[in-house]
Amino acid sequence: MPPAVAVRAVRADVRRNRARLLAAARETFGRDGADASLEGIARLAGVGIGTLYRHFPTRQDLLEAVLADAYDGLAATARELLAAPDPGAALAAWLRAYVSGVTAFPGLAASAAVALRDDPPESSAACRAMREAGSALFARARDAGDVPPDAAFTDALRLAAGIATVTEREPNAAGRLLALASRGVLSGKAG
Amino acid sequence: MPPAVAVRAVRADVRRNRARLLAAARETFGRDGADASLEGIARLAGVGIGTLYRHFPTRQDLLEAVLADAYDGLAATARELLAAPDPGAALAAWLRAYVSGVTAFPGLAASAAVALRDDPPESSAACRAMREAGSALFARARDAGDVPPDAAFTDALRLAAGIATVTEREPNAAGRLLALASRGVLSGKAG
DNA sequence: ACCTGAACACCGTTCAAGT
DNA sequence: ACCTGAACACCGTTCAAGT
Repeated sequence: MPPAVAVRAVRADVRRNRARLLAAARETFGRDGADASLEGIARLAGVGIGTLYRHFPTRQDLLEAVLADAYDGLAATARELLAAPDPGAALAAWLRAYVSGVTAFPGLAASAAVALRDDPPESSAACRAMREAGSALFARARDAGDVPPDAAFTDALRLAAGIATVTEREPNAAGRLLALASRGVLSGKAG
Repeated sequence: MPPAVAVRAVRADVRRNRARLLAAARETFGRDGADASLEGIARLAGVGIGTLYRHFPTRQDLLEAVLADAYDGLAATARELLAAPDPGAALAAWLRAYVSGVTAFPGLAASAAVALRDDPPESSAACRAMREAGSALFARARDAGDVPPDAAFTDALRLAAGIATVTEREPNAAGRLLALASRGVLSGKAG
C-alpha cells in the first residue's frame, strides 16, 4: 500500500506544524490573552501565517484546539468523581474544575461558551467527550435528588461558563458566584 | 459673571457633539455589535475621529455611556418593584430586566460586567444609581427570607451579567439559566 | 478650548508563486 | 499537497495644524 505510506509521511509534516502552532498559541495566548496577534503565533511556531490559517481557519478554531487539553482533563476528572460518595458535592467540585480550566487566560472562557449555545457550531471530539462525562456526573446528582429534576446539564455547564467569563482571573469571585448559583439566589425559603 | 456665560456657550457645542456621538454609537453598535468601527461612528456623527477620542478615550467609555440609558431605566424599574407584593418575585423580575437591558447588542453584556468586578474602574453615576436601587430591592427580598442571608447583591448582579454574556441574543436560554440560578443548581434537596 | 483629519503603526486575511 | 510571505484592506490611535 504505497499511498498509505505517502499519506503517513505527509501527515508527519502536517502534524509537526500543527503541534508547533498549538504550543506557540498556548504560550502566546497565556501571556497576551485570547486576542493575541496570530502573526506572532505563526512566527513563534516558525511557520508562515498561511500555514496557521490552513490549520485553523478562524481564531475560534485555534482557541478550541487549545481548549481540547482542558477538556481531556475535565473528562478524566468527571469519570473519577463518579466514584465519589456525595453526588452533589462531586458535581459541585467538577463545575469548579470547569471554571478553573476555562480561565487559563483572558478570553478563553468566552470561547468555551460558544460550544454551549442553543445552536452551537460543531464541536471538537474532546469537547463532546467532556460533556458526556460531565453529563453522567450530573445525572447521578439528579438521581440522588441533589439537582432539580427538570434541570438540564448543558444549562448548568453554561451557567458555569458565564461565571467563568465574568470572573476571569478572579478565583475568589468565581467561587462566590458558583456557590450562590449552586444554592440559588432565590432559595432563602424552603423550596 | 462673564466667564460662566462663556463656559456655558462652549458646553453647548461640546454637548451637541457628545449627543451626536452617542446617537451614532447606539445606531452603529446596535447594528454591528460592540466591536464596530469607531471611525464609522465618528463619521456618522459628523465629527472627526479625534473628537470621539476626546469625549470617549476608550471604547469601554463609549459603551458605558450607551449603557447609562439602560441603567436609568433599570433604576426606575427597581424603585417601582419595591412596591410589588412578593419581594422574591420582584427581585427575579428585576434581574430578568437587567439581563434584557444589557443584551441590546452583542458585546454589551461583557462591558456591563466590567463595572461589577471585585476591583472595578470608577463607574458612571447612572450605574451607581442603578446598583443602589437594585440593592434596596435585593435587601427587601433578603429581609423577607427569599434570598440567603449571606448573599451579596453585587454577586447576584454579576451572576446575571454572566448569564447575559453567554446567552446574548438567546432570550430563551437567558430565561432558563436565570431560573436555574434562582432555584439553585444544587437545590434538589431541602436546603 | 476644542476640533480636524492626515499620518503612523499594526493586524487579519488572501492568494500567487514556490517546493 | 502543503507552505510561504508579499500584498491588500482595514482599523486604532496620536498629534500637529487650524479655528
